[in-house]
Parts: sequence; structure tokens; C-alpha cells
Amino acid sequence: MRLTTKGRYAVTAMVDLTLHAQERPISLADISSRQSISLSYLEQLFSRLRQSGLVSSVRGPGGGYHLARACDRIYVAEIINSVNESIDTTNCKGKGDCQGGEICLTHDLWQDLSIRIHEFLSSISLADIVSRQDTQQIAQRQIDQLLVLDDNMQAGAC
Amino acid sequence: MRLTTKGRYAVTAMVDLTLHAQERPISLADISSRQSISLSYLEQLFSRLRQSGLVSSVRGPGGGYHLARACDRIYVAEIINSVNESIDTTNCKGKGDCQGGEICLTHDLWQDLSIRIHEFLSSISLADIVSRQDTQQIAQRQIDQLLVLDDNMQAGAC
DNA sequence: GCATTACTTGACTAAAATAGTCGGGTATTG
DNA sequence: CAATACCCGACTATTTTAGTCAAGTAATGC
Repeated sequence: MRLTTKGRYAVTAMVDLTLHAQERPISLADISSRQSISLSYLEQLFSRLRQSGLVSSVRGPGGGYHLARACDRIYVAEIINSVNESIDTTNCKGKGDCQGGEICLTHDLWQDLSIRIHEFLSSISLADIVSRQDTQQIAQRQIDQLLVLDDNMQAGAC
Repeated sequence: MRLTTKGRYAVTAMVDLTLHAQERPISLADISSRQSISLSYLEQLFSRLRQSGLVSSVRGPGGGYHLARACDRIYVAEIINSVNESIDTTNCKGKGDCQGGEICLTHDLWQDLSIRIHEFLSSISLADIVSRQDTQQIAQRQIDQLLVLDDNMQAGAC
């Protein structure tokens, strides 16, 4: 099982996209500055999110990304899966050939765990995350911090 | 979050220990041959299991390892924790300083997931795993395969 | 008492994955 | 036609995994 920065970044970026969803697409540069994720890394992640049909892109000036579906129909499990291979915790990827072609002693345990994790992450949509009060507050903080940064830049305080 | 071969091996070895629990301690060499886990690697894992108080050891000929507690009071979560740092899925280890000292947009999601996984793995004891019919069957197969192997060795069929 | 068994410890290592960077593209807009 | 912003592939440092190897120490039984 893998659940690392890659998957967390992808979900965070998608939540950011949901929060700032408008007519206009959102550029990766915007997400990068709000979420402190490297632009190059975001490009890598969004390449896979696009291939999985979770976002759609618009090229050229004023371009960026949209959610491909309504935010209440995009689930965390899909995002993780898209960038992070799988959330399977078995050694044999569910095939049951964990010990030299045969099933290992703890196969069923890991399979049960995988199902639980998948159920949980499949039950949470982007809309669910965005509607939490905490999320709203954190998002507001991120915007405020960027404004302060912009002011400093304009004041030549670099 | 980490859930890899290391944690799986540790749980598998502990289940093996439970299945073959007797008066006499079980040697790592026995577990190694039944579960196809390298002896040196098992030594590394059991060093940590012993330090965590999950097993007790007996040195010398006829020595080996015992479960330190009854098998219905040793939980999978403890075993994973012992060898595998933690099952925390947040980036900040629950501290909430994920984005430059402040909380990140998806912290609560990962914290919720961590709690779910921990609840699940804490609810399953070694006794639970051993009592499953599948486990019993697999254990019997492992013993049979070793006997066949021994016969071949004695017949000089190396 | 000494050979054998089996735990104990620490250092070392090859391979893989992570977490990126870098350098070029291409499409679109004004 | 210049700027913006997506697109794509190759590259790389670091970390982790999944072990190996060597040198012990403790206990048993002949």
C-alpha cells in the first residue's frame, strides 16, 4: 500500500480546484502558490488526473484546469487511484499467489483492510471536504497569506 | 503511511507463532521455512517485536520465541506499529503543521482515515485470524509441503 | 567442558520508490 | 508574434525497503 505525499498532493490540489471553481479554468501556477506544491510536480500529477478523466484542461493564456464532473461525484478514492497506483494492501495485488503461487497466511486480513480503506475513501467526495467548516477557514487563510505576500512584493520588501 | 512487506511479514510470523504455540518455544528457523521468510530478516523483525513486549525469547538449543501474552490480547495494530513505525496517513504525523507551520487543506481527511485504519487493525487479534477456517487450511498446507520437502531431502533428490 | 543450537546486535548493500527538477515542446489568446 | 500555460519525457538525489553478513552471547546436553 502506498499513501504518500503524491496522493495527498493530488487530493489537496483537487480540493483547491473545487474551492476556486468558476467559469474560468484555474492555472496550476495558482494552485502551486496557494498549496505550496511545486509547479513541475503538479504538472506531473495533473497529467494523470486528466488521463483518468477527473479534470479537463484548457490551453493557452487564461487556460488551466476544470473539474471534469460535479464535485459531489468525484471521490477521494478515484484521485488516489489516479496518481498512486492503488490502495491495495495485499502483497500479491489481490491475486492470492503471495507465497510461491499459493495464498499466504494473512492474505485475507490485508484484503479485508483494503476493502475497508476503499469503502472509506469512496464514501468521501470533494463536495464533502469542501463543505467542512475547517476547510473553508484554511482556504481563507491561504488567500489572506497570498495577499500579504503580494503587498510585500509591491512594497519592494524583497 | 507505510504498509509493506515488513509489516505483513511481522503479522504472518506472529500468526505462525500462534498456530504452533506449545510448551516449547518456536525457533525462527521453523517460521522461516514454513512462511518463506529469510531467517536474517526475521531476526531483525523479532528484535523489535521483543522490544515492544509482544514476544519473549528463550536462548540456547531448543530455544525460540513465545507470545508474550494470550493470543486474544495481541492485536494486529500493535504488531504493525512495532516494526513499521506507524499507520498514520497524515504528512505531519498528526501535528497539524503540514503547510509551513499551519494546517494543510486535507489534514482532517487523512486524520480520519488514520483513525479508521487504526480502529480496524486494533479490532483484530491473533486469535481472530487463527480461528478462521481459511487460516487453518493454509497452515495445514504449509506443514504438508514441508514434509514432502523433507522426504525428498532424505531420498537424496536434491 | 565443549560442541551445538539459537537468539542478539550492528553494519552493510542492492534495488526500488519517492519527490521532485529540467528542458524542451505545443496550443491559444490578444 | 509574443506571452501564457498546458504537455511530455528524461533525468536525479534522497529515502526506504528488503534484505545479507559477520561477530558475538547464552543455554543445553552429551
